[in-house]
Order: sequence, then structure tokens, then C-alpha cells
Amino acid sequence: MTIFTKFAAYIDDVLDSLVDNNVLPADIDRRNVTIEPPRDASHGDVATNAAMVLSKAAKTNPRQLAEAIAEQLRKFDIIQSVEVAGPGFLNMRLASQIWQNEIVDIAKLGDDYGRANQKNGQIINVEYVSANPTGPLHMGHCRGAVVGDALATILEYAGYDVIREYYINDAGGQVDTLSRSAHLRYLEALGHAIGDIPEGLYPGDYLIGVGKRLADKYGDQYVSKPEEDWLILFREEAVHDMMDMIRDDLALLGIKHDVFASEAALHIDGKAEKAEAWLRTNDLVYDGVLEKPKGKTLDDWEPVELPLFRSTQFGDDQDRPIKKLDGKWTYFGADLAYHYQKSEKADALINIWGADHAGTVKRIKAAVSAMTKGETTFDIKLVQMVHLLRDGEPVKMSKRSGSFITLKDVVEEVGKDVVRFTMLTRKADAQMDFDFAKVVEASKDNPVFYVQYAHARICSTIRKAQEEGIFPSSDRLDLLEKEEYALIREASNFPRMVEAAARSREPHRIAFYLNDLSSALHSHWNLGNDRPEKRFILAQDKEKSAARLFMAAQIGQTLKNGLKLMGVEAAETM
RNA sequence: GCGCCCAUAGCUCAGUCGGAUAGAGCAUCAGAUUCCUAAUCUGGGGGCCAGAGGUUCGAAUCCUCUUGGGCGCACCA
Repeated sequence: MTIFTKFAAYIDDVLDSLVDNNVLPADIDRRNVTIEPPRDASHGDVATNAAMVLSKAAKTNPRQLAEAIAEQLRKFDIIQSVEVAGPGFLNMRLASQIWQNEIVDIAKLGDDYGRANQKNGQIINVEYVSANPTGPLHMGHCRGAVVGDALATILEYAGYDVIREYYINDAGGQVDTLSRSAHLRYLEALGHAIGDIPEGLYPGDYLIGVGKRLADKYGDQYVSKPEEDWLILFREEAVHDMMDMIRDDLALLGIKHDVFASEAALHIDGKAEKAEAWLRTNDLVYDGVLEKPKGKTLDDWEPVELPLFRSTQFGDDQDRPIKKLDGKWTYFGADLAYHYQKSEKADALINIWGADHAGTVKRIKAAVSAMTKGETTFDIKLVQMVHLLRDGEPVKMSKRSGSFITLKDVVEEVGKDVVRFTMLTRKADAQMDFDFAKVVEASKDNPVFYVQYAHARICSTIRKAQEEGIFPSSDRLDLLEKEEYALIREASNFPRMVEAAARSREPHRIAFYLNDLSSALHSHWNLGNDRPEKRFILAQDKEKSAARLFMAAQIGQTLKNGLKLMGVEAAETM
């Protein structure tokens, strides 16, 4: 329980008593009442907009109602002062005892500080990365991977049971191409001359190893066999190897999924047929003919009849085919079944998608809404493009030539922590630039070091104090002073931030919060430059020192917990 | 032509389900290291929150339109 939720209870009590006294109507809507720290610290410790939100229903003016609420609030011992300000804000200052308790609470909770005190009983499935298993991860996958992973951790902290899921597209045309490419490398490994990789096959060197492995395992038995003898086998083998490689890439970023769901397995289980049958029964799928797409010149377009999902009923531009002319499932058709499968095991679904999939959002949302009768909440978080730069110059990427920047290259060049933190210091739905030169520079320009430095400073101070025989202690927290309370106040915001980040599905809020908390710490630290009496370590006053160190340790704990949410190491030395 | 995203200081970006005088970093200018880690800090200058309407006690935030930029628009994945 944070001090803000405690306060919500106080405000509720006050409002109850005002209802009893007929100042407020009994059925008044309190949902818009907020209890927050005011933006400007000089306004106090806690503020509420209650009077402004409720005045209309109470048929009184905001300031008058505010005075009535203020009078009641003054009865609480822990509220030092209540002021009515501006249009009707109630600003409160809290007794220092509150902040002392807060710091003890953080210490008690330790690594769990910021975590919801109980689970909310909801299972949420976060699907992220889901890159096609045809090669190593490249930088295009990186941001979604980091955002999805951080979001999953945040949701876990906020009380959800989280399933981290990766959807393997191992059934479409791309994996057949992979299989053929692997077969070519298999021939190569057996000493056959293969020449240049033909157009349309994957040219990457990473398939050489796959070819060798296949040669070792199967000898020459598939050298002169027709494609139908080896296509499925080699596809499975190659996908398996690709997924191992992808898992290794993700491990470099500290990312681990709970479930790897296979599209091919979906078809083997007949999930798509079941979905189609259900949708036809409910008149959501019919056989029809698509209109010619606009805005594109298509030479070979011909009208054909296909099974279509009625996504126009849900705001899409046109109905969408679930099967191709050859009878195979479209990606969308399989996706229907896949999302239904996910919804069976979760109360809520979140997909992290690249912005290039924006066009398919409506149809799949429509489908999920229809299939789960609106009972499963389903969010798609679109992650915008990352422009790779080096010294301000765009870095060229070409998938066709195989010369793209891999995720591995980037992580090896700049490090996991920098990659993760940088990807999270920007709202996911806005484009971002990622400049190697700037980011590698690693010194001043980089928020990750700023935050890590704050943590390292605290650790080093505690070590240093230990050498002088001073240890953190909560015995005399009453010796803390005004400046220290400001720091605690900032730290006390952490649980609210986790909750807000979870609710809005915006991991970047944690990054910005940690930056703020670090700034408060650095700022406080430098007070000691001019005013030695403000330092943490005071040789002449060990009791006060111990209290300050205890407080500092909890700031460090908060930083550490926040960094953990982002998957970034809390450095102890720098 | 249509859909989605974005537009805030010179640059890169925050801005709490609508709240008080719109913030931070970089850059720039002026300062702080006999002293717990200066990878830090303090202060100054810098804004028509793209534009125009609307909603209300109150709008950068919500709605409509316009402008500018990005992504997408096949039975691909």
C-alpha cells in the first residue's frame, strides 16, 4: 500500500462524512477524484482535485467545497497542513513520521518494493518478437523485443500472471524457401558446386552450418531426391536451427519466452478448421469475391471467390480472406485460430507488433472480439521504426543481399544495458533514431549511465561508510532533514509509476521515472560539496549518518527495482 | 484514394485516464572538484505546444477539419 492509496481511504472517509451531513449527494460519482503528488513540490506533498471534480454535483463552488473538505482533513494527525489553492486544489503537507514510515516500508519490501501487494488473478499473454524463423534477428526486431519484454515484467510486477509468448510462423511460403535454401547448403556441404545463391533463396552465411549439420545427419540420401521427399523434413530441421539461433540472440538481451507456439502445429491440430466452422455458423465467414485493391496498379489481378471474414462489420476497409485459392490458409486465417488458442489460456492478450503490420490490426481485433464475444481484452501495441545511424548518417540495410545489421552485432558493439535502456527511453508509438556513435560514447549523453551511476554512487557510499565503521540503521530516522524527505517523496512515487506503466502499457515511463529519481539523488549528493553537513557520511555524527545511509540504501533499492523492470543491470561500481 | 502513427525550446524527447507558472537532456553562456565517485551539480537565455474551430470551471492532453512527416493498403508474412 502506497501513501497515495492510504490517502485515498482518508479522502473517502471525509467524503462519506460530507454525504452524512448532506453536503454531498449520496450517489456522487467519485471516480475522477485523484490523489497525486502535485507537479510543483512547493505546493506540498499530496494534492487532490476532489473539490473541483465534485462541486458541480454538489451544486456549490469548488473553493467552498474545498474548504469543507479541508476542515475534515485537518482532523488527521498525520496531515500537517491543508491548503486550498488555485481553482480548488487541496494541498497537504504530511508529518515527517509518514516519510520515515515510508522508508522503512521500502526496506521491508526490498526487491518487492513496487510490486502489487497481491496478484490480480488475471492471466495476461504478451506475444512479442515472433520474427519469422528464417534467419538471425536484426535491428528491426530489437525494439519490439525490448519493449515486449519490459512490458511483460512490468505487468508481472503489477499483479498479472504473465505468459511470454513467441509465435513461430513455420508453415508459410517463407519457411519453404528456407528449406530449399538449407537444401542448397546441404549440397554444398557434401562437396557439390552450388555457384551463386539463386534469386529468391536466402543467401545468408548462417545457413552454411545448417547444411553441414544436415549432411552429417543424413549423409547423401537426399542429394538427388525430388523436393517432396525432403521439403518438410528440411524445413523442420532448418526452423529448429533458426529458432536456436534466435533464442541465443534473445538471450543476449536477457529475453526468455515461456511459450513458443508453432503455426504448423496449429494446422496439424485442425485449429483453423474449427475456427472457420465456428465463424461460418455465426455468419462471420462467407464465400465471396474481393474488390480490386485501390491505390496500387496490379497487372495480374483477377476476381476470385474465397472464404472471407466479415471484418468490415468491425470497421475494416474490406472483408479478409482466410484461405488462398489453392486451399491453404492465409496468414490471417491461421492467425484467427492462433489468437483463439491464446485466448483460451488467458484473460487478456497483448501483441507487440512492428508498425509495418498496422494495416492488419483492425481485422485481427475484429476477429478476436467476435470469437471471444468481447470477453478477452486484446491490445495491439505498435512499435515504430528505428532508424539506425552512425554519426548522423543512415546505416544502410538490405535484406536481399543478406547484409542487414543483426541484433547480435549491435548488442556486442554497445552492450545489453545500453540497447535496452535506449529502446525504452522513447514512447513506443513514435519513431526513434538509434545512433551508434552517440550511444557507444557511453559517457554523458546517455541516460543509462546516469541512472547506473546514481546506483553505483549509493553503493560506494555505503561501502565507504562501512570502512569507517558506520552502518545503515533505521534507529534514528527522526534525524532526517527536509532535503532527505524530498528524496523519499520521489522514491514513494515508484509504485504509482509501475501501476501507470502497466495500465497504459508504456514501459518508457519507468525509464523516465528512474531518470528523475537519479537526478534527485545526484542533486542531493552535490549539496554536500558546498555544505559538508549535508553529506551522507558524517564522522562526527554516526547516528545521523546511519539514518541517511539507511535512506540512501532505499533509494538504491528503488533504482535497482526499476532497472530490473527494464532488464538493465544495477551497477555497483563504475 | 483509404487506414494507422507522429507534430511540444535551435536539436533529441517527457508531460500522470483534462489541472495550478508547459519540463528534462544536448547545444549555448556563467559558475562549483584541498571535501562521501565531477560519468555529477548550480544558475541564465531560449515556447503561438503545427494551424483553425469545438467541448467545460479548466485543453499540449478530448472531438472535428486543415497542413506537414512516417508506415501500410494482394491470396505475401
